[in-house]
Amino acid sequence: MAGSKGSKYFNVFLNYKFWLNTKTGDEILDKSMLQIFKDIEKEGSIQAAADKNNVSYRKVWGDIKKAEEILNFSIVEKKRGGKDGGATTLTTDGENMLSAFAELEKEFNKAIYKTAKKFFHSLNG
Amino acid sequence: MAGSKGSKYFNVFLNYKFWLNTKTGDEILDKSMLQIFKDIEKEGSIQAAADKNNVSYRKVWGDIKKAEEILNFSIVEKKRGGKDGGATTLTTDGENMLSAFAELEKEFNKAIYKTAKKFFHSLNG
DNA sequence: TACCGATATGTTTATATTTGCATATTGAAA
DNA sequence: TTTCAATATGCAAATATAAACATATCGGTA
Repeated sequence: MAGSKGSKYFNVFLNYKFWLNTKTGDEILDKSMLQIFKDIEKEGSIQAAADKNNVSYRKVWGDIKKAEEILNFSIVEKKRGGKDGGATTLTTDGENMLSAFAELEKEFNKAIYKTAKKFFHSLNG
Repeated sequence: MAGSKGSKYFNVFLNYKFWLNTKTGDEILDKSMLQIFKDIEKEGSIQAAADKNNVSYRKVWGDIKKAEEILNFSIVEKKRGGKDGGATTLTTDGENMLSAFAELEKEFNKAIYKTAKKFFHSLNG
């Protein structure tokens, strides 16, 4: 398996990514966006979540906007003004989708682990 | 499931990709590279395979070079000169890795199909 | 030995993504 | 009513990635 000694493949790892996208290929939700949304939930703001993940507020804001336009429902509820300048929380729809996606991620990890193990095993004898 | 009516998610599809990469994130082999290698095998040249896949020879050549450097073995054997200008074939090591990767792809597809089905089911009731 | 087409590779150009910047808006609290 | 920090958004600058271009090399075969 990757990382083990005595193999041609020891310096190689299997990686994967999955995401929701539209017919036209526009990406809506992937693992990193899931993390962003989780952080929005935890931090209460897009700004904080963006900082935490080292991406620009501009990008996150745009990504969310696009996703919501395509999905045709709100993932987050954003408020402006107030003492803290504003805040963002997840909607129920958003929460549902995200928890389903998180569940999917777990399933994927399991499936991937098994097949990857087999893959490296078949290569390395 | 994606594509069905009566769902908030009807216009969204689940997609995925997987690949071999190094610790530092350099990508070595993914589905599209697998296709390139298959075409190299079939066509007998990098040039032809690149054309067939609408990517530049320059890129494919560079990708192969990088992959081989990282993997530390040759995936292809390249010849220059001669009547046809040259030719490229897969090495045994290359063939082995590629068939293992192709097998992996099949396994993935199965696993993914099952989990994806469950995902959309859980979303759309 | 001249020719042809593929390999080999540096360099430049084009395209796509992100970031960064600027500026406006908002509204609770001091 | 001034303040503050987050949201909202257009636009320019910076990065990353790939394509295009330009040559050089190579070696069977005509």
